[in-house]
Amino acid sequence: MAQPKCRQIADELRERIVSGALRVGDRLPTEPQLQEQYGVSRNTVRDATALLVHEGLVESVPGRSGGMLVREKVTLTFHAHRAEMPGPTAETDAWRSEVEQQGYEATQEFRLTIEVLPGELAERLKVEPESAAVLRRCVRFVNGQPSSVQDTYYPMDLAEKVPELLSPRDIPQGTTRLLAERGYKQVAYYDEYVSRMPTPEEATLLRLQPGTPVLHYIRTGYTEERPVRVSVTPFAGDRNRIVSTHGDASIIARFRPEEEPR
Amino acid sequence: MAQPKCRQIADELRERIVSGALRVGDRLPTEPQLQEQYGVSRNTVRDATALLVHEGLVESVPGRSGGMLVREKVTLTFHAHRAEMPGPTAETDAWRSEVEQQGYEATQEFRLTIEVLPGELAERLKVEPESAAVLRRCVRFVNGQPSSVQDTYYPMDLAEKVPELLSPRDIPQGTTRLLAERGYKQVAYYDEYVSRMPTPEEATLLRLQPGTPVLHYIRTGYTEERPVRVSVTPFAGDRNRIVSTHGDASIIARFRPEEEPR
DNA sequence: CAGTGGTCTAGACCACGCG
DNA sequence: GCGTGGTCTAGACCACTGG
Repeated sequence: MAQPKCRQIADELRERIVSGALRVGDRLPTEPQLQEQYGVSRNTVRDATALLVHEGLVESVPGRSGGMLVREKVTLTFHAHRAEMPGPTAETDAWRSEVEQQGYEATQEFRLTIEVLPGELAERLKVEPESAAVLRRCVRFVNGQPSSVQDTYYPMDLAEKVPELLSPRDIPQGTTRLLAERGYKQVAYYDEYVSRMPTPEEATLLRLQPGTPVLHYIRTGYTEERPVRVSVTPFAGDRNRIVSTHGDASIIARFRPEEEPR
Repeated sequence: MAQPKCRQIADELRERIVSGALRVGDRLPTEPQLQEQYGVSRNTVRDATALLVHEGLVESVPGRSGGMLVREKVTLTFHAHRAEMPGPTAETDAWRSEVEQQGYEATQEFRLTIEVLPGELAERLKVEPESAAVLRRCVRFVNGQPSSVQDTYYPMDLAEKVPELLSPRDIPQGTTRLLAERGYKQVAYYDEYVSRMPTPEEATLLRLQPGTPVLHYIRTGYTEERPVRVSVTPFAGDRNRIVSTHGDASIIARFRPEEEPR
């Protein structure tokens, strides 16, 4: 068998989706229908649809009127260069206003904990491995659906100098601005982007369908003197896009006016 | 059953991997061993390992001395802000020198075609949908393994003014520099990052294991006057990381000296 | 209720690749 | 050869959810 049956079936269904014969929200044929149509066993049909699910093209909805649905591709755009850069809006509000500007509803859940800093992150902050850090976690929802989790770690010594960092509530003006007011103005950012499959925790937190990767975004912020914080943000890959610009922003604005805030 | 058997098995195996009991390159127990150990059927064992494969933790190697292996996590770092920015090195050489600096071997395959521009990209270049464009494709290999595919599209009218763009060979000084010499100096970039599962073509081209997402990177380059090119680069998610910086680069260099080129 | 997909079993044959 | 995983079959029971 040059091509396994499950792949042939998947290929035909995929073709129907990308060609537009099946549109977003449409139901694929049910498993019994596909068994009949291709003359294969149920498991083979399931192997085929599993391929499409893991490609992120299709999602399964349980129940009587459920089935395998062609998946929606929403994309919320997150502007890396805009967030937290000097400007009129505070950082958390920056995210909120981005979302609302794009016509969605934004909500957040905040939590503060003290954590032992994983080695990977200690290295970015240039502190001892295993040292303590303040973790400010913000789970961000778009239209009630979890969209990303921003975990920001501050070295413990910084939290002693800026005790508001230990406030277990969202800081209205944004922590970046607060730090700037306290003499810790961030003037450089180191951004990393990775695409990977979610850990089970991430899958739960972001309510990810099987076959959905995360876009992992790590930002390290520096003052003139030192790194002061590292933010680790897994974005649900199927619902987010990160945008960043370099060079003369006014040119971008000319050709992408929709990108301008406000 | 609160927790399906296949997940319990996957959880235990995952735990052994993340805890370090199983290291990169180690073999998981074979299917018969797991059947025996957990008292389940072979399909259940396979459902369990399939979960790990789709999480990107494990890969299967066929043959007598194959099996399910804990997967290696290489990460090549690609510096978005460095590539193509004014500097001494040309753009393709920039990639090559990045790879070699990180201790790997770099090879590339180049191909030129004329394509009908997909609507998505036509929009970025501000040309009519369905218009023709020059596609310069570069498949990039690290240690002989495909790592990313850079597809760069130039509007046809630009190719008429800069006919070297139609050269079916790699352009030694780099197309960005060539364009600059011809009066099309790019002064602004619009970068987009998306994480998603590969299309079958991408999976083939990048030889992706099941469960490997791609990090999709799209850069639109602008002169003072207009967008002149759009590069679409799917990176194999398991082998790449993209880095970008904002603000005062000298501060980054102080804390991450390894990041400095040369 | 009836029909959807989710999980599981117990078999079978095959392609691969090391020894 | 022979053990690895890859594919497939034909059954079974279950959880979920709209009508």
